[in-house]
Amino acid sequence: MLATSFALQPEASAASHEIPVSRTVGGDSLARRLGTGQLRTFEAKDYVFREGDPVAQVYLVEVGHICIYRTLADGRRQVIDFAYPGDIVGLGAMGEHGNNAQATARSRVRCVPIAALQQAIREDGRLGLKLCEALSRELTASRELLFTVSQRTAGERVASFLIGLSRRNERIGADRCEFVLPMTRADIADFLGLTIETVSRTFTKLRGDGMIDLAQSVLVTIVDYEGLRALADGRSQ
Amino acid sequence: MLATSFALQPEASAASHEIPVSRTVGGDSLARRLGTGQLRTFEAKDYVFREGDPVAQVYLVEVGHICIYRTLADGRRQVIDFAYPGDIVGLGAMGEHGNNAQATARSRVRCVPIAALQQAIREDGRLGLKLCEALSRELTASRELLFTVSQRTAGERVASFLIGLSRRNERIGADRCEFVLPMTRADIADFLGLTIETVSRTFTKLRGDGMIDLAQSVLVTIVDYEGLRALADGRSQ
DNA sequence: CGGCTAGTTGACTGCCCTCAAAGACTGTGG
DNA sequence: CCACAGTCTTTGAGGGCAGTCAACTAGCCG
Repeated sequence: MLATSFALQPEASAASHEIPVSRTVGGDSLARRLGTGQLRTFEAKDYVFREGDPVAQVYLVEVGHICIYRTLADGRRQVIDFAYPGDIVGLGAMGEHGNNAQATARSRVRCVPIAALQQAIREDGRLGLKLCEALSRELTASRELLFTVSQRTAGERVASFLIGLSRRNERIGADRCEFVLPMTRADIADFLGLTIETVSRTFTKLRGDGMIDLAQSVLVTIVDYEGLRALADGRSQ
Repeated sequence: MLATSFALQPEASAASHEIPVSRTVGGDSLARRLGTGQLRTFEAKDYVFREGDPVAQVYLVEVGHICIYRTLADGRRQVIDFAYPGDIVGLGAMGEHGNNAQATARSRVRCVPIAALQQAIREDGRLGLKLCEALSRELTASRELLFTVSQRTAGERVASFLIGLSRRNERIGADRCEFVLPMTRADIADFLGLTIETVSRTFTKLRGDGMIDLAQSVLVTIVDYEGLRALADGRSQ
């Protein structure tokens, strides 16, 4: 099952931010290396690491969801990524962490000492190449999000967020049209550069437009997948 | 002189987007490897590569400035980065380029076949590690820009852009308070997620507030460095 | 029930975008 | 040297999208 998530594929489309942090690290050697790490459990709202912490380990999510974010002095917050099972967290930092990683639900995580990883890379160049590719994918995702936040309207941002979640579900064999949001409106807002009110209003509007249904506030059903995708890609209207 | 730019340091502050694409690749081995590449010259507006081009080489900028950007179908554009001498362009892609790289002025660039680079990484794990670190820095820069675009006002964005340019100049030993902008207002606007009108108005306002001076539209003099930095960091008012 | 957190909805404001026009700078040709 | 075109930049007027502030609703748990 890890192998599925560890496939090496270039990213698909513009509109879906592939959501993880250092997702989808390719290669068996790396999988083996990470699979032997120490297992830890985090409750919801527990920090995996915080800004300023020294970088000591990388983390492979096995169960749950981790929210990666940065904060400014005045309280403004930017969610950089959501990490899902199969994703690796904590790669893109050196020295000390510049981000916070906080579980949004009870999560199980494998911890790999960074020193061991670096040593492994020095010994096996192929491993380093795999990591480079993983980082490249992460960079692509980050730029995709930049594009979304910078250029798109609220409706397009939320649509693109939902399509991204849908794609991820599809990939792991879950329902692509009905899923539970593992994060709060505040997390979504800070991810998309909006306010919680605007996110809420946008969900309401998407429901009114027949794009989605919301039986509960966390339970999303995509009714008009193509319409939502068109909106996400800016092909709407 | 390459060595200077190739130093390995964690990034300094939040507000300055360190501007390059795969900037500051650390390590002599990598410098040596790249220094042997074929030399090419690009005129202003020439493309180094375009979206969809197969990834064949990475490029070390020796002279000039390269603008990295993506475009959407409807013409919206996101400038991802500006590459300056010492920066490496084209690393964060696999298979085919997802970005355009276009010279904003006459530029001289060293070209290194990607296959050679990959082979070198497989043979020397340390080289892979250096590249990972370079990609990590690029990721940090990308997230910094995301933060800026997502959370900051127009004034803060432009201030943070100027502080970033100033820091870069300082690092290469140039004047940190007076410099020529090597890109157009349109490039700046698409970098910061604004319109050219807003960028222009913001420059005018910064001049009116005594933060900067503009003898010509491309010649920036930072008058109140601390004030500009406070604005960039959101510590203003 | 009361307290707490999360989410929704409404009224109003404001920042930035849009549209439009004029000014500044560059290069070309007469 | 000036005229002219083309590009880039500045400035103005007005409108819209999303933010702010505020009230209300819905769950959840003690």
